[in-house]
Amino acid sequence: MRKIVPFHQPAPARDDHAPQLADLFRLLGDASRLRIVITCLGTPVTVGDIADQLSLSPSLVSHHLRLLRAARVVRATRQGRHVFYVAADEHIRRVIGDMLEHVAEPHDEEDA
Amino acid sequence: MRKIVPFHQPAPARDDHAPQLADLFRLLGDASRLRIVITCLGTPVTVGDIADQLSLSPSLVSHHLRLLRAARVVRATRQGRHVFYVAADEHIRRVIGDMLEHVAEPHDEEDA
DNA sequence: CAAACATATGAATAGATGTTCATATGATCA
DNA sequence: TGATCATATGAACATCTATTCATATGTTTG
Repeated sequence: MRKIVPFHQPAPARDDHAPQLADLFRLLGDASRLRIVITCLGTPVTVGDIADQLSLSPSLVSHHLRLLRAARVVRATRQGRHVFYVAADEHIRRVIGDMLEHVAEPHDEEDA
Repeated sequence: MRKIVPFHQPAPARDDHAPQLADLFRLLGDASRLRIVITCLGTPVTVGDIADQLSLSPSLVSHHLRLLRAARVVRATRQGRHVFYVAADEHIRRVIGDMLEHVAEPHDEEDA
């Protein structure tokens, strides 16, 4: 059942995805976790590989991956004793790419 | 001076924007703050308007806006006793849009 | 000028979160 | 089967952060 809300409300009040979206953004809001996601943007990688590449403990990487998996940011595939992780879809890549462009954006002087 | 790093390193290690990016994502990682940003995506809005629309205290809105302004997510313009805020650039809109598409993405069953 | 309005700032605090360490589960190989 | 490797999980803790309340700054109008 969808909550009924007065028609002429601003987007965030009408159909409020804000909490959901915020949860996702928060996941990308930690440097270690973001690096893990970025590492998963290419071909599937192993927990151990991620840990090595980023100089993080396998335990920490695993903890982060659990959250990322739960939020469907990454997908896991078991193969023998290894588990490979990949970014779930292209949108994740775009989100990060767009934010990179935002960072690159030249910043004007402060406003009046 | 740019840190010298072995050439063939994965992207996140070579030229590491991760902390910068993570800081930005973290800002969008709170529902109230994200709603504020979304409210600023259209025409410039007043602190008071934002507070009313989102049922948040002006104080809280102001606190959030300070962070968003510092990170250049929004821009401020004073006009009389009002201060208008707008999203800083189109990238912000895209980041949010892409994340929305990610949420909309149909999710397969779990992997093997 | 004083009063009213709009926004900003600072301190205080309750709750969330990243990381570590120890340990468990699951899988391969001898 | 026992040993070893790869990943996962749970508890504990120090740190961070969103929110509130009180108060300050800045702006207009009477």
